[in-house]
Amino acid sequence: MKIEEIIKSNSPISIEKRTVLNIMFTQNVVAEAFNEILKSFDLSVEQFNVLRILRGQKGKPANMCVIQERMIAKTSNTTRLVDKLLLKGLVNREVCEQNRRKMEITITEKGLNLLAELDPKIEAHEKLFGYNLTPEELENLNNLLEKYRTI
Amino acid sequence: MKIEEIIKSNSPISIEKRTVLNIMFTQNVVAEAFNEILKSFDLSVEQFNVLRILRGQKGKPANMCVIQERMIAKTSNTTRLVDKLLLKGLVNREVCEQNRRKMEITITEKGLNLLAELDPKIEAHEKLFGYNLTPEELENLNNLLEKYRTI
DNA sequence: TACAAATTTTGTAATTACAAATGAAAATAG
DNA sequence: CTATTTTCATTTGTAATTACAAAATTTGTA
Repeated sequence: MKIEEIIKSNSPISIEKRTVLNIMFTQNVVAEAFNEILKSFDLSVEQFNVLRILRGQKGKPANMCVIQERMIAKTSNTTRLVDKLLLKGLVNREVCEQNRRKMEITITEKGLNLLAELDPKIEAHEKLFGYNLTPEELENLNNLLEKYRTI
Repeated sequence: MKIEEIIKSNSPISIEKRTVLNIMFTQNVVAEAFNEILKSFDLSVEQFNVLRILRGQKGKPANMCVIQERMIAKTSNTTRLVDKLLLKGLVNREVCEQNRRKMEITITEKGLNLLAELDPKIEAHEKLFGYNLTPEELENLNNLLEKYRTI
């Protein structure tokens, strides 16, 4: 469905405006499907992203700055996100001995197990959307997006 | 900058996962720039979108359902969004005489003036991002996004 | 009338935004 | 070399927003 139909616009829209709307709308569709999966695991998208970042550290602890800079949405309140994950026993948090300003966050066994359980569902979700596109088209889409946001 | 560098991933990412991340991240970049513009006008993106929807009605009032279905992010609380716009005098709200369950929302002169003032700034923002892409590439990006989200 | 559907509002808990505050380390001045 | 200032890293306060479900109101219908 074209973006014009979705927002039910009857006047013509410039290609630039159309692109912004398309990006916003598409992200929304993907994020909502994402949310749907995570909801049954009582995780928000941001909490899930933090867990993934921590798993990517492969045992090496991450401090708050590192987590923040790797998040997709930089605006989230990392402290309180980690608080929530702590309460659920999905991460550990301790003061860094070398620099006591920093926190060392690691993912727990429970956190890793949760991610392992989620992995196939997330992967299916990711593949579902690309389904109508050939690998070349997907590659093309990625390149265009990258180029698009580079100002 | 490639999405792998942004999230500082050292392990390979599937093209499907890469696409999801790219869409999420790009939307975030665009939305933040958007927000930056609207902030000085004391408007949130959603409030702005509601105003645009109302302007698109060309005088014809819109009820809450209509507004909701045309919004990019369907999840917002339309009642309270409109409340805020009412407080600022940017919209009018009255009960529909034909069906008293419905509300008739219209944009005020003040709302139209605000949009008129914003228009060139928003347009510049939209054009800024597409700048590195030819019109054909933009067209292509739109088509790919549309195809991508169609499941 | 009584019941179901449509439309909007409200309650309230969780999350986000943004600025200010805290605490620790590093740099600088006397 | 100690006191002071600046910078870094994180947390906290609080107001605004969002999420989600329940409630309220009006309409249509058996």
